[in-house]
Amino acid sequence: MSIKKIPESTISRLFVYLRELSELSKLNIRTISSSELGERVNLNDAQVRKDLGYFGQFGISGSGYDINELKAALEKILGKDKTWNVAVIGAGHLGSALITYPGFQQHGLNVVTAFDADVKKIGKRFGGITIQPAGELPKAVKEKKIAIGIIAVPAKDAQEVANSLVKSGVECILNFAPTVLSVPENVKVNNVDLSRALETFSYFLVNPALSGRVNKAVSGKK
Amino acid sequence: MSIKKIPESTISRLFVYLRELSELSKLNIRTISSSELGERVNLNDAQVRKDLGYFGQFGISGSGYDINELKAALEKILGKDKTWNVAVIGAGHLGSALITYPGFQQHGLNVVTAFDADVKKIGKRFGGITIQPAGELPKAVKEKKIAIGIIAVPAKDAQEVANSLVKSGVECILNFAPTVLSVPENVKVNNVDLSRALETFSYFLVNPALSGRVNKAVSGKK
DNA sequence: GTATATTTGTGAAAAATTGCACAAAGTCTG
DNA sequence: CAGACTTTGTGCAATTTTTCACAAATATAC
Repeated sequence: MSIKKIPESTISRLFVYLRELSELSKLNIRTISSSELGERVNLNDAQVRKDLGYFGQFGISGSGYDINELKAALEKILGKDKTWNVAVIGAGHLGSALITYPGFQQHGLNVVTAFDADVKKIGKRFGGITIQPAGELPKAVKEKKIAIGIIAVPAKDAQEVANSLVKSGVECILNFAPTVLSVPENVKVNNVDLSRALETFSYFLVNPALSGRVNKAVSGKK
Repeated sequence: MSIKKIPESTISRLFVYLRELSELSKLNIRTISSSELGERVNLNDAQVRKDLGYFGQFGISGSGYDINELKAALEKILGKDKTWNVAVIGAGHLGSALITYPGFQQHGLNVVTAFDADVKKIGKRFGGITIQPAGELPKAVKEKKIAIGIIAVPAKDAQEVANSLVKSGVECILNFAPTVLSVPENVKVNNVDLSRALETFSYFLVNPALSGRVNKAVSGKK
């Protein structure tokens, strides 16, 4: 294990491998080679090996990787064996949908608290979570050990919320507001623009001639 | 305009630029330089110019880019000068959030109708849209020229909804249900798993020391 | 109108990422 | 147990993407 930089795309692919390994594990398959795994997720075999190589040596020459072993290793690397507390800020339509979104639980993410600046929203309940006044955020982050903040407020308020989260010590922000947040270097922001998912519909369908000029997506991701 | 390949990341950034230009336009600012624009979206100025350079020459030496002109050019390139009619199926928390999600409008996507199978939901209104009975879907698709269907129903009902959309002639489906849809080849499906966006966080949270080894994310991407 | 400032567009350099290819390690067959 | 396969891990090459840096173009100040 060298001290080389790890591409973020490698991390994305690790999640893809993990998902595939989980499937394989259910089917009671014991081992898999990098080329078989690569084929299943549309990637080069060398890519698979190189990605894993950033984190150690998991394979056996001549026979490949033990599926359950590799799965466990990836879960550890990716933090899938842990759970995290999440706060949702903004209890409008989107925010309240996120509070009760069942998918988070499956990924070890527990929404433990939610906030809104609007007095009319405070006290409302969504699936066991009661909306708190926005001013309570810093205290709650510390008391409830919030690791991730989800911003679901209008774009114009997003930066202010981000500042508050950062000041309270949150280092991971998922931003649903369609705006660019500026945060310190140590804070990681993921932007989700729900309309982004529809963008490919408009760009690629409207410009079929140009789409041939666009480099294909590489990993399972975006 | 050369014949060079266009990185997919460039396309993503174009959407980011466009969003920023729309903001600037609202503020009645007339021109912007690549470095100013870059600063606003956390990118190198050369990156901005090179991205635009794939599609033509839009700037004026010494003064920069005319915001409205560049905005119009990007809208054309990205197919944003066209609009699409959208139907939302499922009027639960997520569905009702999507019906009123302001981001869609900005991307030329008009939610013109919404459906639910639950009799109790029918007739409810969300931002000007009245929930229709699911049975009305085929008729509405034709009458309202629906191009895109958004599935926001529980996973177990998603396939049935997809079948109905396809049968009605919809060729683009955005699926928020955490399940894999099977559809004919000519139908384009985009899956959105909201928890996917949170996945990379678990890695950073569990490996704070390693995070310095990971290359920074580039754009609003991924 | 000349000199000084900006700012674009773009080759070329640098950096990052992916793919090749092969030695080394392990497996399998008879 | 020898020889033929298989498959890993990784240095290195190829490709892709980003950044630098500078000539050319335009703007501004006086």
